[in-house]
Amino acid sequence: MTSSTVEDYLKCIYLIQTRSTDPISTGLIASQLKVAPGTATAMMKTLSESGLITYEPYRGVRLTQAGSKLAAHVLRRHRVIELFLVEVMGLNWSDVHSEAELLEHAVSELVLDRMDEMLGRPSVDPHGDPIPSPRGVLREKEYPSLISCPLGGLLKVVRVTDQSANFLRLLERHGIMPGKEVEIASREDAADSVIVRSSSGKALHLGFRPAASILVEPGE
Amino acid sequence: MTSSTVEDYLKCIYLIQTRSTDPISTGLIASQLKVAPGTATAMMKTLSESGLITYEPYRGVRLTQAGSKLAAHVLRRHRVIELFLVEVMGLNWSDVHSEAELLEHAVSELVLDRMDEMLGRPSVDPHGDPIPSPRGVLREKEYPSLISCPLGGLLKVVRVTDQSANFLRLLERHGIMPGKEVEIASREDAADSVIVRSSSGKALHLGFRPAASILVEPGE
DNA sequence: TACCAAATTTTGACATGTCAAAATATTACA
DNA sequence: TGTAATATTTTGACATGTCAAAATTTGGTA
Ligand SMILES: [Mn+2]
Ligand SMILES: [Mn+2]
Ligand SMILES: [Mn+2]
Ligand SMILES: [Mn+2]
Repeated sequence: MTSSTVEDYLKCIYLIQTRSTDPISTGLIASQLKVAPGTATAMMKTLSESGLITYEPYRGVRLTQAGSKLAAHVLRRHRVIELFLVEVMGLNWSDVHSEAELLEHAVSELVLDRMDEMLGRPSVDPHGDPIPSPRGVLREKEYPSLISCPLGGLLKVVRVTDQSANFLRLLERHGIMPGKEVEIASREDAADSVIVRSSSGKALHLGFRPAASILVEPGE
Repeated sequence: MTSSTVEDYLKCIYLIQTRSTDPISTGLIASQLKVAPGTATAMMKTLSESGLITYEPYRGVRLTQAGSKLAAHVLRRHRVIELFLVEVMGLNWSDVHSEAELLEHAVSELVLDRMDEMLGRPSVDPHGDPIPSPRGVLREKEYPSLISCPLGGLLKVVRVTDQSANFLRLLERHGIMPGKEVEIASREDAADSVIVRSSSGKALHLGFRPAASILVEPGE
């Protein structure tokens, strides 16, 4: 029914909509999906005619109920698959995103439910990203990041929002992953620098951009 | 690189080629893949230009080395995935064919190898179909079927070539699956009838067509 | 308020797969 | 050996996604 292309557009819009409620520009969608601006515009017309988004030319788009539900299901598949690849198949958390990007369009509801069951109905994926419920509800918790959390004391890593494979591998080498504990050794605005100490003992030097993508739970 | 459409065409040709060596008509390919005759002809030109088949108009096609290798890999993926779905995910053998038909185009070499490893490098899929090696070699064993095997004595089911879901479910209800033992209670050419007794005790009445799709190993 | 730079949409083109129906080739048989 | 039934190919059309480049709109600035 809905092509994998349409699914990717919907998922993209959904993810952007997660972070703010104003209408989303076609240009942003185009850059996220790495297509030409005109390509995104053309697709917005298609989605609009299918009742999956509302589209006001030059103003932007919003998902409808129907579009939102569909997108949430695609995202659910994506994240369950990622976790399955890590937990059951033993893949590295840095590799699963690109695998899931394809598999999310090929896995049936039956297979997805079996994965979900084998994983014990999990609520977050290997990166700490929340998994939409089978009914399509996404519960985004608010967490501080390494640049917004209070200094001093142990922090539990709960989520890493920068999914680039190289970055994830770097973090893994330093033992920085959801569930692990870290401590901020120093943080200096002017120097755009955060130094994190992980339980591995090693200190990791990060700029503010990457540091902001590591979300933590302040010490219990 | 190669689209899932091309992969399905190659796999189709490959499967037909395992049963006879003469050139394969575009009409047969079209009917197998449920596309219009002209559609298959158009694709034959594409495949031919890509060097994946040799094509003589009105005569038929043959896979080249390159095409054969590609097709064997698609078939390998298909069969490993089927077995994974049955053994690891707990799906029924009647459901996995259609699932694998999609997944075979979405699973990476990395994930496939993990599946293969978890399954202990298997040589046959849930239907007893042989799995091509990682290098693309397919070893088809010759087995007699319920209409060609000798009468009397126990027979071990080794393969079921009719993959229709309803038929497979019927067989399962009667305990007829690869690895199980059966016995031919009666076989009558003129009546187009084979009566099989399985270890479940129940007798199953089959016509010659379905009976021919059940391959067996004569009692040791 | 008029203009300009940036963003967006439109246009024209192309690639891939598909079909229905017309044209053509093959083959069986009369 | 000629013809007719059958299979195959060709033709013209369409659906989906994509791009480059031209045209248009928007919103800020002079
Ligand atoms: Mn995707
Ligand atoms: Mn993730
Ligand atoms: Mn397929
Ligand atoms: Mn099979």
